[in-house]
Amino acid sequence: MVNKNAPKSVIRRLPVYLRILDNLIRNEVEVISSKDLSEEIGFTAEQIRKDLAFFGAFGTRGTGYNTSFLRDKIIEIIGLGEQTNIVVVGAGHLGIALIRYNVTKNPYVNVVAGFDVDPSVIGENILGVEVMNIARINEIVERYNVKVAVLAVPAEQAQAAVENILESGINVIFNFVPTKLYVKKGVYVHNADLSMELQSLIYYATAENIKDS
Amino acid sequence: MVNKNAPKSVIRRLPVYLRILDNLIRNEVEVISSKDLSEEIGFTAEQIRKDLAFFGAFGTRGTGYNTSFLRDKIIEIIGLGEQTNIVVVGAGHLGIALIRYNVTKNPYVNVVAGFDVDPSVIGENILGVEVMNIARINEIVERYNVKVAVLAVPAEQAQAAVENILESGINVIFNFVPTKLYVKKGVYVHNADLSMELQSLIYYATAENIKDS
DNA sequence: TCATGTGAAGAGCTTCACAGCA
DNA sequence: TGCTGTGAAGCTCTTCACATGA
Repeated sequence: MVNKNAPKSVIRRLPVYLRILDNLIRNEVEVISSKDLSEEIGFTAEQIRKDLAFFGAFGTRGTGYNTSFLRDKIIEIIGLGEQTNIVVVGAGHLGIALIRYNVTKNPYVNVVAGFDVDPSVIGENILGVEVMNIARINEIVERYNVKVAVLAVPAEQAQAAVENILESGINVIFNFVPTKLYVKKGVYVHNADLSMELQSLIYYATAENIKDS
Repeated sequence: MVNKNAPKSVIRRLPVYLRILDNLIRNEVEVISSKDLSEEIGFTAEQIRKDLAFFGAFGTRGTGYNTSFLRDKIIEIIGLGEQTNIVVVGAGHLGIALIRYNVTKNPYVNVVAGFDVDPSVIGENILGVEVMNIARINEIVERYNVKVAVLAVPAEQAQAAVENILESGINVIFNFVPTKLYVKKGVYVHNADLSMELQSLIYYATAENIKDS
């Protein structure tokens, strides 16, 4: 088991390295230095080395990093080893877009089902992903060993959906609903509040001191 | 003109305060202490006070903060004073979901148009927002004084779309495309890479040290 | 020789503890 | 008295500078 006490900031950057490495491997680049990676990504070379060094010594001095080896290490660290199964709760416009997005753009996760309470969308099929009645979440979570749920229901239904999700055994939620979710201890909620992100972005639209994210 | 050199972390939290204040005002709460706000939000009371104090002394010692006054101050600081006009570039599933999301869930921004290059979606109307040919972006940006674009096109078209956006005079981009965008200096890009966020979240699905976001 | 890996310094943000004021 | 506003301490993350090793 890998070390799970890494700084959050490092964990956020690992998928960035993963994507670049996938590209490099596709282009048959076998070795890359932290300096060259730095130019591809925009982080400093020191930061890249420090991030990777946190988990072990994956490079070769004088040479750089073997792209395939490093990719495999990062996959192992994040825990993407066997493709990860997720569910999307809420099959409205945003939920459907998120299902499509992950099916087409995210090679490391597998959406096994969508859930909703609205009979008019239950039974729909989105790129091979079936929208089911939320009542079936326990069955699906158990069958596919699902650990993560994406939440995209209307705000009024969010807390009820959370109860269903937690009861199924899932304890990591990627929340797109602009509401505070109440969860028991040990549950990890990551909020992607798009309205609030956009609002804080607007601050920079009139700022003088603009710099890259 | 308000101070624009505030820490990024503070700017990210301002919209959180704004939402809670809107709720409180709706419930006719006129005054609230940092301690009570802390319980609503989850940040510490000290942090809330420090965040607000960065921009001025908005509270009353011994009493707390006047909700309406504080809301107005935050609106002014972020720059949401007159409703902010934005455009959404890319009217695929995600783009359409983002238009709907902002129209229905974001009281402080106004989506004035969607843009695309695909004739089959040009002319569509999404909750009152028309999808136009990207060629019209300059005209719309000028007419509505647009400062921010949300980008949700296919990856292959991202850089071309960025050129159109920048030429129109917009210099803040909220990017949902999983690609590095090349922009000139002075342009602010905020990346919302949902695949990567989900991947880093998966790390926590097998971690022992789970705590709130 | 060249690029990694790493202690040390630095920067940025948060928490603490309390002075200041209604 | 009670809650804000704030210097100081503490913590986390980043940058620097260089020793280490292929």
